[in-house]
Amino acid sequence: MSVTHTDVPGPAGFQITDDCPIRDVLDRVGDKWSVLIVVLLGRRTHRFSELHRAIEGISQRMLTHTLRALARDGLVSRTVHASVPPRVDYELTELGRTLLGPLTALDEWATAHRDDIRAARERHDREVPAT
Amino acid sequence: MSVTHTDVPGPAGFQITDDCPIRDVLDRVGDKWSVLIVVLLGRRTHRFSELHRAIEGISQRMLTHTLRALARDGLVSRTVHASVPPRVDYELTELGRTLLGPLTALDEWATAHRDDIRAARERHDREVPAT
DNA sequence: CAGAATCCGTGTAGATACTG
DNA sequence: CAGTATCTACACGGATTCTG
Repeated sequence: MSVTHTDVPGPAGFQITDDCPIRDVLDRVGDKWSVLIVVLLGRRTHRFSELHRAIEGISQRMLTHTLRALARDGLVSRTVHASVPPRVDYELTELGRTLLGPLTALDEWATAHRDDIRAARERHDREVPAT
Repeated sequence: MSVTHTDVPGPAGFQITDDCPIRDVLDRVGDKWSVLIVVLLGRRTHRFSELHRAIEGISQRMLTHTLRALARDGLVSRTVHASVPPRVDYELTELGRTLLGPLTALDEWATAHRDDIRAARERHDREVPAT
């Protein structure tokens, strides 16, 4: 387990600090839209309007914001074509592509266990109807 | 790629829907504290106060809330010992333990690439100082 | 000890309108 | 087409106080 921790005296023996790597990555792609964009761009390059159409429910504002954040972190590259009408292509960088593996693992877990979670939730809600 | 999508006519060829599995799991553990708790419980069973001490910065309220949510989804089990003073143990369920794999993969990616991201971010901010 | 209840600030994100 | 600007809301989460 490589989660950042510091050995300290006491019964627990260690403590998780604020800047642990896994929280880092979740702060980055744990938001509502980032992973969807990364997964889409993992298939092929998309232009702005294509992403907008492909991702159901995203607003123009959030698409712009999320793409900017991903570009800032070096996961996505943004290419402006000087044409009329304008055209901007987004694609995964080398770094962005390396993220596909871990995301796929998480995706497969989610697909495999979503029914288990649903079942657990229903069972729980049956036992504790309303606090 | 197993992300949920529906084939539709049009240039994109498909569309990501709201209830795709990977968004499901991120809605669950993508919050500020869930993964930290899962990782800690992956090491061993903890009681409430141990978690509170081990996770720097978490409030009692959020620890309770997050544990309840994890228990509801069947990832964590909650065992109340009828003693004075009261004692409650939390541990990963079978289902919860299966999540450790994907989380570790993400953690390793984060550890391996956090410097790349930092570098990309600094480069970007140097090129675009303040919009 | 392990919480429940309350109050409240803030960031995330949606809707809408406008622009190069 | 690919954005920006503004305005707003609601949920997330922190601080504090109280209890079985």
